[in-house]
Amino acid sequence: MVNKITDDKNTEELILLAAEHEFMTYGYNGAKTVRIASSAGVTHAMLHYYFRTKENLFNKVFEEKQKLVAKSMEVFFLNPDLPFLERIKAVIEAHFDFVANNQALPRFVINELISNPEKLSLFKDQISEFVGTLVALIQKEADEAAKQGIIRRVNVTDILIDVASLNIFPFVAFPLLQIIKGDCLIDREEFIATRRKESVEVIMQRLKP
Amino acid sequence: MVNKITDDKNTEELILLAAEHEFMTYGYNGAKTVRIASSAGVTHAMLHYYFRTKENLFNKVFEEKQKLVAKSMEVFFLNPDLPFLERIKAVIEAHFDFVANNQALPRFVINELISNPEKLSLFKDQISEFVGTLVALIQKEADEAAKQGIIRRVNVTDILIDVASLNIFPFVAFPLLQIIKGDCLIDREEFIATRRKESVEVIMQRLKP
DNA sequence: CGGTGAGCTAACAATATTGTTAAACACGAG
DNA sequence: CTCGTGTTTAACAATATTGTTAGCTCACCG
Repeated sequence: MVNKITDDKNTEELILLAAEHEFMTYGYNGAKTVRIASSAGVTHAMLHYYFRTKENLFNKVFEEKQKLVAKSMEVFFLNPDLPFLERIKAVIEAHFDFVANNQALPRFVINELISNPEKLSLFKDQISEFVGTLVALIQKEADEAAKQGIIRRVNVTDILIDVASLNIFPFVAFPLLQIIKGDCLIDREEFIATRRKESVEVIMQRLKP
Repeated sequence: MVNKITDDKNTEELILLAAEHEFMTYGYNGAKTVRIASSAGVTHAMLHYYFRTKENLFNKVFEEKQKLVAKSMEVFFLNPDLPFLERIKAVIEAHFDFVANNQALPRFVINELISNPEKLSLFKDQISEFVGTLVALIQKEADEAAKQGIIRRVNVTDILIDVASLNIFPFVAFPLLQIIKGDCLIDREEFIATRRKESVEVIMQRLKP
């Protein structure tokens, strides 16, 4: 081998990459270790050599995805200096863009957390504090803005669920939504652009006094 | 046996019911035929006696669920005589109630359609015509209402996706949303009531001129 | 009654999937 | 060079899961 170090890293990394794709596409139960190995271009035994078990390998992948989800929520701290409404708009767009760049992520994480309640409670422990302070913070800002007559008085939790719904669901259900769009086969780019604008406008209308 | 006919029907029916629960809970790949048989209280062989293969049994279940989804869209024809806005409100509520009464349905159908593109195109063939005329019809009504100044001029497709997102996503992601609600463990009933109202209000605001 | 057939059971067969092992290999350190 | 260590391979083992079969039971029908 010309470059051992590179090759070394590659084998483990190749397996991880193939596993990521496999698990994201088929879910834990639908994923097959032989297919992971073959699409990584390594023998089946290598997978067990590096990761011991399928579950182990899955956890490696899943932890990353879980972190990614947690990270996606940091967008709500963006642009603290902008005027309230502009800031909200930017936040919604940033969150939408994150989802658009990780289209398979929500369905994957939701599915796996639902079928693994023990993972769900771990995840909860990891982020519930963070989310709690986040919601409280935004609620305070929103109350302030409401006092100034900039927006309606709202329950921030409800608004956040609205945002998540509007930003995530269209990607989860994209194959089905194509049916609604029926006749005119949609350009995916155009669909994304439209939904992005729609999410923002819906929430903006909702916040109006 | 005291009552042969009843028992006959029961065995097949018991398997179907157990299978429905198993497939809805774990998906096709996660579902195990032995677990279906045992939770139906019959021997493993009976399952193959009545349904031949796992896939066959799955299709029986899935077709029903698919029909249910198609049927759920009929609510959009409700209350044709009410004033436009009241009618929309009633329709959103009816659709929400349907989802609330079939909470596991959307995630199941979406997951299976995504992992079975051939089923997706079958489903598309089944309902795309229906959906097409439905959208066209509502669009015409909406244009009329807009002309009269009752609502903004809107693209009905976008609104329908909004409605679907707001009505479906909170149930799909319910376990995760409990994390957002964090501290105060939510009463499920209260959560549903809140989301029901929220869906209607969001869309109503969106439609305002 | 005897036999016929649908429903049923237990045991088995076949396959798919995951996991293991012994031996070969590559390669740097001593 | 050769020893040791980490990597790789091919073949195998173990288990899980689906599917099949031969034969039993029993109500029913002539």
